[in-house]
Amino acid sequence: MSTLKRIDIDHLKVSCKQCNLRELCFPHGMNDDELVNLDAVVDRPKPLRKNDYLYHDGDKAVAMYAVRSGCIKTMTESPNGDEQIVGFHMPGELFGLDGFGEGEHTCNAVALESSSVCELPLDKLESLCRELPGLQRQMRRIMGKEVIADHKLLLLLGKMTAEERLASFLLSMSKRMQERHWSAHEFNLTMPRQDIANYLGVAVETVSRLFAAFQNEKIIEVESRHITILDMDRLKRMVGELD
Amino acid sequence: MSTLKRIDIDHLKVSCKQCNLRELCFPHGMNDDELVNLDAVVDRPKPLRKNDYLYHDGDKAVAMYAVRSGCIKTMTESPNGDEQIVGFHMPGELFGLDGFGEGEHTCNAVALESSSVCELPLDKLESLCRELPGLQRQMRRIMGKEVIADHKLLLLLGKMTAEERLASFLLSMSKRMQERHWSAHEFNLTMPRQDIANYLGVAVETVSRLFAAFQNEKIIEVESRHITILDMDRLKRMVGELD
DNA sequence: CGCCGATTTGACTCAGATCAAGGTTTGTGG
DNA sequence: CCACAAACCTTGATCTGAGTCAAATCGGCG
Repeated sequence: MSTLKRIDIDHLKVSCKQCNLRELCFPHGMNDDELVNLDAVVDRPKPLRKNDYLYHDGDKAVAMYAVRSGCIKTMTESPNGDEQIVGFHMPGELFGLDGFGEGEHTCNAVALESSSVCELPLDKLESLCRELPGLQRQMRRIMGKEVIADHKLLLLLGKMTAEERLASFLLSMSKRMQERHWSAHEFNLTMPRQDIANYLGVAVETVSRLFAAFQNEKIIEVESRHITILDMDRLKRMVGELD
Repeated sequence: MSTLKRIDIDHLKVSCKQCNLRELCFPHGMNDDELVNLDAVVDRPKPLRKNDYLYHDGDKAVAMYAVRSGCIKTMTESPNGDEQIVGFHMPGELFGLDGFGEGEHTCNAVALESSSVCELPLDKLESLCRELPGLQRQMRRIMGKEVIADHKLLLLLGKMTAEERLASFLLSMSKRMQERHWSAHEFNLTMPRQDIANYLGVAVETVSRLFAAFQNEKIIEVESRHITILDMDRLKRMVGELD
């Protein structure tokens, strides 16, 4: 089975030093020496299949994580059972910081497709941070960015119309594609409409209708999960980034 | 003017070691030696008056902050001008972590009333973390908690009805009052209705109507900003914390 | 006391939810 | 390779929670 083989190759490959995601990931801003040290403690567990959980709400936090390939969603659960997706994590992005609070995760992490991650074990993190100033600095940066991302989503959920939310989502996707040296104008969404809707705090039907409306307006082209952005400026104007 | 005098006394007082907020604040879990070291680098700038900004969106991040007295709100701004309040910070609570991301704050911090803060300068934080393992651990805890708090608010904004939002807000206030050894059942809100509404992602009128409705139902008693909780369990049931 | 901002209350409206139904894609076992 | 079930997605019709608009009323302060 060719899928399985590809995953196994993924699994075996590259140190941080050779990883082409290194500037987006833990290693950002570190020198070669620091990279070797970092590499020594990073685990590469076996890949996740679609819908596999990496951790559950309530699990002991043992590591923080970076996406190597695929896409991971994280979601919180409310006491009365509904869920809010708080992030879609693309290759090079870090997650699992919620576990730092009380030593237990307070959200779930699930693979949206076949995905692999790198683990930085928490028990080694403390001493490593003492030895590698670069890592300590990077840890602060990572956390700060997480907070900024959360604030951006709070603004979206608290103040934006459904239309603005979807525009904002598409722009965010596009930007992150570009950072990974893929096309900013054409990409595949890895998540179902339901997940987009949940993330944006609207109903699935609303997402579906808005995709149709954007397509009518020649802002984007939609073919199931394949998105082509035809009028980036129009999207930016929708969220106030341009006038 | 007696107000001014009280503020000045506030300003001069107590090292971390003597501060009765220490278990909620930076010092949590540190030993006496660590406390002395911590104390040496903590600044106590002059107090803020109501509506003073501690920092603005875009300011260089020079420190992280703890509330000593009063109440500080933090809010993000969208490109098109509207604001989302992302936190109300009570004595002993920490804020300003958004500045760690890119070295610049991405939100505003404003005093809701006369307030004083402690500052932990970022340039001293790095070396201090290397020397004090307790502080490094606490930093991670603080950040984790911030992420958890943000996720809780995301769930509120994404999935809850207006009624559930207000119930959740009142319970959160009550809990934090209790942590500070004040009454969990009777307290003053420091923020105007407008700020509560903004924070909860609803209109002011909705907040006003819900306060009236809760009062009618004998769940709380409202007298302008003075709140008495009469039926805590009812509030908990509303947010699914009890059944 | 008089003013201005904060809060409340009522009447009306609407963006987006819900309900319902049909179409399409994906995966699976025979 | 096909048949069939299960997800997933779209579209239309209707409903409603909360927003908006407008108008008192309250409350604190100079």
